[in-house]
Amino acid sequence: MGCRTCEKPKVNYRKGLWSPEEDQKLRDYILKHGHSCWSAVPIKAGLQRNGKSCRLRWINYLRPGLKRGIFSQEEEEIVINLQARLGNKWSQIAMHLPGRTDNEVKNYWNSYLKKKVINAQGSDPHGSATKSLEPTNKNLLTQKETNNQIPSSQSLEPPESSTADSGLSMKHSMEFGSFEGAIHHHFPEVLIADWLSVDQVIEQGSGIFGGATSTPWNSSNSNVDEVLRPGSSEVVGHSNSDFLGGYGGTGIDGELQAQFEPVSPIPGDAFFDLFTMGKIPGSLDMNHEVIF
DNA sequence: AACTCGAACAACCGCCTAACT
DNA sequence: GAGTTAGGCGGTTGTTCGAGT
Repeated sequence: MGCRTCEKPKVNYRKGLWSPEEDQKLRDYILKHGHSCWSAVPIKAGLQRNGKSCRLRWINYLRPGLKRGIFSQEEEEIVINLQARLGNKWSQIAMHLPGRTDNEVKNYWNSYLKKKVINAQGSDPHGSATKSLEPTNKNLLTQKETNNQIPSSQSLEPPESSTADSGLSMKHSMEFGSFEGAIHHHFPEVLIADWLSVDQVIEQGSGIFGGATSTPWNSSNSNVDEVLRPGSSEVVGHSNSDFLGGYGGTGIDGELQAQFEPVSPIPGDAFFDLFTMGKIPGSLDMNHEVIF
């Protein structure tokens, strides 16, 4: 990983909240050049941030395809199930929530779901706990009750197995309980960028976006509604971190390029069959958020 | 209207691992 | 093989905002 090409002067890195101008600089730079070396990104992008901060900002907030806003009931169920099974492996949990980042999942758990689960556990496990939950979370409680019957020592995988597998594989995750049902029937809608790292997109270069300067989200007059989407299950062959997390840094083979197309047709292909997602979200707002 | 408090969110910090020299 | 560095991840802290008093 050592990047000797990134000679950089010591600077007083800026901290704190990112300004819109900083966001724009980072977004523009990465969309144009990618991020082969994060430590070089702030320098070349004209930012007084460290590479780590830029990486976090990109992954958590600027990366195209992120879904912001409240978690759906189905997403909650997935988080609760996977947290019970994997523990605080937020990156792995986030892999199963397209459009969600590990940071977002973690925050949501710490600020909301954890209390909800604890509250539910403290209540009558056979139903009275619903009094403390919103009516919309009825299924969640049912799911939790199932989990509570499994001792944590048994429900948690050994760390080796969970990580050596590049995270819980989708096949593996399908194996437990009603989580399958949650995915099968209610898996959140997803944008293409959730399944493909920006490097992959950018390195495909003009083939996908018709040039680095005319990406759907950085062009002021671009049609932001025209999101891209995968066209086949081939994408699944890539590592989880690449196709889900958007963290990946390596290129993709040529065939992937052909797998993406403007969203207009929604074929019922293998990719969607695998995850049983319904449809592509209707639109993106200017901050690349999914509008439901 | 001012204040307090808690929830939610954003970002940083520290550690670990892997890649590179 | 050792040292260095970047990337990745989870824990924690800081900030913002809205509800309640």
